[in-house]
Amino acid sequence: MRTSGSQWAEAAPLITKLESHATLSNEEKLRILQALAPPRVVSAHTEILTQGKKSTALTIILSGFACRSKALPDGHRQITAYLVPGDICDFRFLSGDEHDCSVTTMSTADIGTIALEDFVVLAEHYPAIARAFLKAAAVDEAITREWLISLGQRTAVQRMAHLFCEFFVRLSTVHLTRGAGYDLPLTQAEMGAALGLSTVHVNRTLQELRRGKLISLKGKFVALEDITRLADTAMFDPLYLGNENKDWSRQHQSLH
Amino acid sequence: MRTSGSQWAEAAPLITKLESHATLSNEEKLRILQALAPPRVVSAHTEILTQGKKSTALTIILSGFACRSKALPDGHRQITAYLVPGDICDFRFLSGDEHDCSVTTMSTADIGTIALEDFVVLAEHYPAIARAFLKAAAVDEAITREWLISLGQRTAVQRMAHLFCEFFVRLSTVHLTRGAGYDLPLTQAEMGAALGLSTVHVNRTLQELRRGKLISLKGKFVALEDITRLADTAMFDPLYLGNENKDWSRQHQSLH
DNA sequence: CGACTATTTGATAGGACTCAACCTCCGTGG
DNA sequence: CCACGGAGGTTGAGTCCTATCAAATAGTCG
Repeated sequence: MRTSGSQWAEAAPLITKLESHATLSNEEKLRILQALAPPRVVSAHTEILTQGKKSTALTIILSGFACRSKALPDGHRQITAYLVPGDICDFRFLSGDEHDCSVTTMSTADIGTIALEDFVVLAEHYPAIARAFLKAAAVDEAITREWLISLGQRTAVQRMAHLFCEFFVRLSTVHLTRGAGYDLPLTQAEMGAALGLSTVHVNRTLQELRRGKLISLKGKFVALEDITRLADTAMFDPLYLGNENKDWSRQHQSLH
Repeated sequence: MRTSGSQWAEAAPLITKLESHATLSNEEKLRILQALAPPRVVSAHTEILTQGKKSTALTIILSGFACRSKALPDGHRQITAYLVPGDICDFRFLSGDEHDCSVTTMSTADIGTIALEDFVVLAEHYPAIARAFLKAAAVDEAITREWLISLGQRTAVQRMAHLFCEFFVRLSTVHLTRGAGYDLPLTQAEMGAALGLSTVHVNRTLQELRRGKLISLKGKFVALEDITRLADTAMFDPLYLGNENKDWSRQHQSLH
């Protein structure tokens, strides 16, 4: 049907991410790959999980970007999480509940799935795998809490700066950064829906960050021009991402 | 040391809450109670879990109110969750990570604990118990997401109204409502720290809700004067709390 | 090139914050 | 018994941040 080689390539972000949470043996990695159903490619703006429905499988973003969001009766919507390659769409499969949010792609994406029963077997036989997924869930929750802090306590500039720092750390664990920057296929409206800002104000906030020489934009590429100062204005502390490395901001400081 | 009778009484909210998530046999309930270490009483404003530390046990609020919060370098703090009787303080014990938030009591409280190893045994032997805790964790997460929506998309009045609706549903599952109201031992400053509002504005928002005859306050007792209209202005939908009952707002409508 | 989507700019209004003062309630202690 | 102090609640005035509305300017893709 398909070579295991090509599947390796597609599933790399998942494995990389899980390995950042727990050490996995070759056998464990292989088992995960075997449990993974053939990925499907979906285009941007596709709903891959629907609010109110249950999942019989665990859904994983293998490439591309997606978001969890919830629409309100007044027409507004709030994005409650961004999903990057390696991320699990919803941990609700564990409790068998309906999703309380929808998950939608924001770019072309490869979507992988692991059937629930396969996952249960996997988690029972390989504690390290279970641990890795549990940690992923814990980080997922911590991110949500940190967003809550952003919306509750940070100004527009701080929120935006914080988001850029967060993306930097998250994308760097799956090797999706280039130097001190990364490709971010989000529209300003999509950022606004996550940061609780109007599109207009997102635009002005971005300008302010550029004026302050904290970031620069070339198309979809975001370059963090001064990570230290960016993290400082955002009150960003990577600890909540499960990042052990205190020197995160120095990693790419020399590259420009 | 102590009679099992008195322990029953203290642990009632926990059992009641878990039973709202899954059906538990008498044996299962008994096992939970046996696993529960003798509760300790703490006074208000006591830190019962500390940011950056790990837990070796699962901590449960048996009576009183508490909150998860995180302080920022600039002095502000954000409350990321309110904990009411029956609530588990932190689900991070599952992954063995350090807490990313602190948990502090807001009133005198009874705190129960279950040692991690006891819990693991319990969850392995009694799937219903595991399921109940998993659902509790899922609801906990859903609440956080709903708060995110509040901070991102709702006005001060809507946030406040939403919070009052949420408390009503949460407290009613542990039988802590009286008619269409409940005791809420929070200061306005504490509400502000959760809703992302200044204390002054909390005060004015409360006045507006009272002027609109949506709620009334007698000391610490909050009376929901018009639940339907309150839920309407808040865009409140109890589904995310795992509440199956669509008629939640009618339950106490006749009582005044 | 045209249709669409995304970004940018300008002007105005309003929600929420800050600062500052005052009031009310309670528990303490002289 | 009353004076005192502190915590919490209330009010007022002024400011700032962010939303809204509207329109113009890029980009992009068939």
